[in-house]
Amino acid sequence: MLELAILGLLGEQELHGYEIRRRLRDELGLFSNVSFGSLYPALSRLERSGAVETAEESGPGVSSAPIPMTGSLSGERAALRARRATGGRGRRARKVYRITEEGRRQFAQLLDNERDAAADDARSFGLRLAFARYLPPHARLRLLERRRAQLAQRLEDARAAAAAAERPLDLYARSVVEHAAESAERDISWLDRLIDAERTDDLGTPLVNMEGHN
Amino acid sequence: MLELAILGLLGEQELHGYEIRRRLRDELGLFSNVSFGSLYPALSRLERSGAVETAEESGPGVSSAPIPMTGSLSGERAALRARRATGGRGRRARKVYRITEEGRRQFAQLLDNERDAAADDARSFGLRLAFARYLPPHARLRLLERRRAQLAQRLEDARAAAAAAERPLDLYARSVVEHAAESAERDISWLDRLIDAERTDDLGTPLVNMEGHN
DNA sequence: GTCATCATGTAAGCCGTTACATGATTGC
DNA sequence: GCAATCATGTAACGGCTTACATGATGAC
Repeated sequence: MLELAILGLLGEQELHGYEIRRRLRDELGLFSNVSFGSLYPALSRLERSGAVETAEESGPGVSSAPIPMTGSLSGERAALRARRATGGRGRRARKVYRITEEGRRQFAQLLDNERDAAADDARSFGLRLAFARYLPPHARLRLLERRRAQLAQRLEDARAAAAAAERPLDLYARSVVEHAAESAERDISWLDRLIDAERTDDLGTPLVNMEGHN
Repeated sequence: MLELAILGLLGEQELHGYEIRRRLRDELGLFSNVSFGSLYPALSRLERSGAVETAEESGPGVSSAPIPMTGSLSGERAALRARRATGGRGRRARKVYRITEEGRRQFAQLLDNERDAAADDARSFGLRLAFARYLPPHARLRLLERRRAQLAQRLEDARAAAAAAERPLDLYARSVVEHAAESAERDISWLDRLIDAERTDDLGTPLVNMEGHN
């Protein structure tokens, strides 16, 4: 899931780890606070699997200033050089990640993976919907409808359970349960609006904009 | 967290594992689908730590029919005996769990634990609120107000981030973000109602009903 | 006969967290 | 001189999931 989110962000532009975290938190609200302890290892895995490439802080337009590797540098020297790479002053050198074609393939696969997408999980759904523009229209619709069905099912089950309960819940538990039910109802009508929009859109613009590269 | 939920349910009545799962899922909607792979080990841990005691399927009124342990029984025989314990017919023998005084102590501690309760997590909050009747009024208020502050903060941050963004999100991402913001707003006003009720209640009935045993 | 439900458990693994380690720059 | 922010990483651990193992009963 984290890897899906990372690849999704990198699909639009290259970013360094720290910034990926910021966007996930501030802009998308997904993964409200991914820890570095999971983010950096995830980036390493993606690099190892060929989904992303790194460049050592490529300033805009100066992406290919080759820094000759003179063999074994001591840690101190490497750090110094890295510091220089940022432009001479400021922060520690960033490692900028760029998605590869292989990465886009992996992303598409993760995004539309039946297994994961079927998970009855708000976070997974939110993440997938946030990147739904990369999904072909039918998959998008499927995503929305599946989520709707899950919520409707849960609502129905909750009502059946409440009706069958031998004794009622106390004030607080009831408040939690009822609020959850109301939220689910609102989510369902939100989904209905999205599904509607999806369907009318489909008629107007068949199979357009399936590539989301900027 | 699971242990908190289990102890909360057992605080009202004794239950067996399968039933605990059912209630969590159907009645409270919390832990939408706890797996047995985490439920049963949790129950074992609680038993080891003295928070719960087990009784082998005590039918109503026939709780103390002692089954003499004749030493080493083969698996088959043990199973047969276990089957008998249910009343002669029907399902496999249940292991009924009952909370102990030590368990109530642990529960109170878990429920009001600063560290865990501060977690900015909807599930944790929902769980705690569902069992808020076991909390002293001031702790209850603190729980509600902390959650309110967290949501308000997140909303504010999201707005600031949206305003500062260099380029706007696409249709789908925007939909996710906006829906999340609306949900947060509704959650906040729900919390406001609860906080209000808490405050007016406090004036009317000071320090009543702090024990929730049925 | 075989599927769903009730009932309990173990083993392996995933996905994340916290805590630790390091280090520069900017602002108070 | 100290805290906050930017920036990257490792190590240990936690908590939950899936898959596996077992077995009875009742309904179709």
